[in-house]
Amino acid sequence: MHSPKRVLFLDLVLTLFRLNGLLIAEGDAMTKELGLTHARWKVIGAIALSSAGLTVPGIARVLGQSRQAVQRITDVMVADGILVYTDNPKHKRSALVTLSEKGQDTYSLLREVQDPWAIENTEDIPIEELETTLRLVRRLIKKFN
Amino acid sequence: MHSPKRVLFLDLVLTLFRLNGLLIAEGDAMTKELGLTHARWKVIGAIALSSAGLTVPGIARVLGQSRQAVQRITDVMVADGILVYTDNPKHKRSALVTLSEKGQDTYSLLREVQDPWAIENTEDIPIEELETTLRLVRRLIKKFN
DNA sequence: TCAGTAATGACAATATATTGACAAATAGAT
DNA sequence: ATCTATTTGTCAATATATTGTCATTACTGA
Repeated sequence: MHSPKRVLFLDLVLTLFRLNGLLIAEGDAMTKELGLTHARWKVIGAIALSSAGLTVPGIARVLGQSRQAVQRITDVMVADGILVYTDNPKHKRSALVTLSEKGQDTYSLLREVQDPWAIENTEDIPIEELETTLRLVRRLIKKFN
Repeated sequence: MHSPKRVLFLDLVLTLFRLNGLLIAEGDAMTKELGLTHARWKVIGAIALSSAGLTVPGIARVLGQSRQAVQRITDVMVADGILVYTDNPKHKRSALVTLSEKGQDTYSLLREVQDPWAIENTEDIPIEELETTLRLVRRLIKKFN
């Protein structure tokens, strides 16, 4: 029978929408004093977690958003001196987006609130479950790419 | 050591943002011919999956969004004849949002594409993993409520 | 190499969502 | 029953995101 799995999956999808909204609210509350919004800390987080450099469309792919939306916010953040467009050896026009010094300071402040938050919220969750979930989410992402 | 769990969690959060975006894109592609947008099919889905009746703020909670955003879209959908505001015995002003006949037809059409999609995307995923993930997501939601 | 395809920056229009505020309704505590 | 805190509908302002389009750049395969 397919039925239980189907319902389970649709339920999961709806639940993920909810968690998505709550995570954004959490992040906004957490970064309020830093002058960040979710549009901003998402970009900072994506850059910080990427080992290689990221372009605007690259950030958009990581965040599951349109590149235009990311372009808009990175332009503002560059104007604010948090991000810098740097030369991309692999592409003539598509610059790499990196943190300025000010941006790195902001990221440090972000981590001061984010790290305790992450630790606190995973205290009672077995690492195996986190791994299973991350693996499943990645698997779904691969399907939808 | 907290470190691996912390990184795992932050990675998961970012990955969830991405999946969220991809799921919305999937749903939009899937419902294009039905004249739906993600703002709309999310509301329909929330109502359909709820056993008890839902008010506008109730839908907003299920979807992890602001009640104003949901109010806006339900107003439009009522004007379009897809939803109906019905009396709420438990609240004088806050009406229950239900599917009209036309709305139920739309939901039937939605399920015709959504069900195969759900089945197809879970066929290679063990039910235990889906359950673990759903449980973890729910657990996180509870923390952030 | 070269032709076709995909990715990118830029701009515009539109859709969607958040935030803030206020009065009315409700829920909870005492 | 009354008081207080919360929830809700409504309106407005603003922020964020999508969609469509076009020229330019990059990639891929024959």
